[in-house]
Amino acid sequence: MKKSAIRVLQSLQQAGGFASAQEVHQLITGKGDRIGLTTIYRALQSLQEEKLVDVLRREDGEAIYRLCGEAHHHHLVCKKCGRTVEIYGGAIEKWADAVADEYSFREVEHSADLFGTCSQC
Amino acid sequence: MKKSAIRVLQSLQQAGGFASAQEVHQLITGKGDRIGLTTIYRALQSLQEEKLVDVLRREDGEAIYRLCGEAHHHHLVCKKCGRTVEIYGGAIEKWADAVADEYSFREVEHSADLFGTCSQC
DNA sequence: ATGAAAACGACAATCATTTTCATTTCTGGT
DNA sequence: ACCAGAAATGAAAATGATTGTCGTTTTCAT
Repeated sequence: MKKSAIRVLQSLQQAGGFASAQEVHQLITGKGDRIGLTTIYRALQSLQEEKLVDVLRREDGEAIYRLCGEAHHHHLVCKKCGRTVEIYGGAIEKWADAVADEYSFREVEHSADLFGTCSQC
Repeated sequence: MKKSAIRVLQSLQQAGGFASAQEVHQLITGKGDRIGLTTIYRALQSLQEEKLVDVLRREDGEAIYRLCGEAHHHHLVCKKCGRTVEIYGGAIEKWADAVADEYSFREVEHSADLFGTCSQC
């Protein structure tokens, strides 16, 4: 395992959830360590191939990464102020599994996010 | 409805499934009609806002669009061959409502899509 | 016909990501 | 320690999708 990959893994752990390549880069350089953005991208690709990180896409198409096995969650986002609540667990996992089973899909992942107006707005 | 939007809708109908902005452009210009790529993008954005087309992302992040029915639904997409199943109704609406209620959010919308490997891949 | 507003599209700008390539760091063998 | 070759690094350029700009064209009500 390359040492750059290890640094990226540690950043993802620190981030605690999803992070884009740029965010990982800022997390590392923000501590004073020096690393190139190119290296981040290469490390993330290796980690993907080794199945140590998952990749998903934001709505704008930007790739976001997270440690595999980390409890994933969903988001409840206020359309006006941007306040975000993380939602863990719940019925949606069962729903996803049931649907996957019904249509004989394997290795099914899901993304689900809620958008509304929060109580303060 | 703008006439460019209509031409884009017809192309999507002709495509029969998902198509990227570039593919829509080729479908139209390939018939000899002239239209700018910029106009395609704008038309697709309008159609999205009017909820006449769905948008998803290919694995490389490119946006792909498709005609969608009136009814609110979700997608089960095969990561390998792109085959898509539309999922109607189900537990997820209740889940969304319950979560919204728990955090006192109003006017909550949701998006939820499943990605996996279909039985033929 | 005419003038305002909307739509159009060529081109440039932006942004994430990949490629290139010169430089630096690691490696094993002597 | 020394040295050559391999691997890793990162700055800069290239790429490709998408968006912004702005001058031109079309639409449409009067």
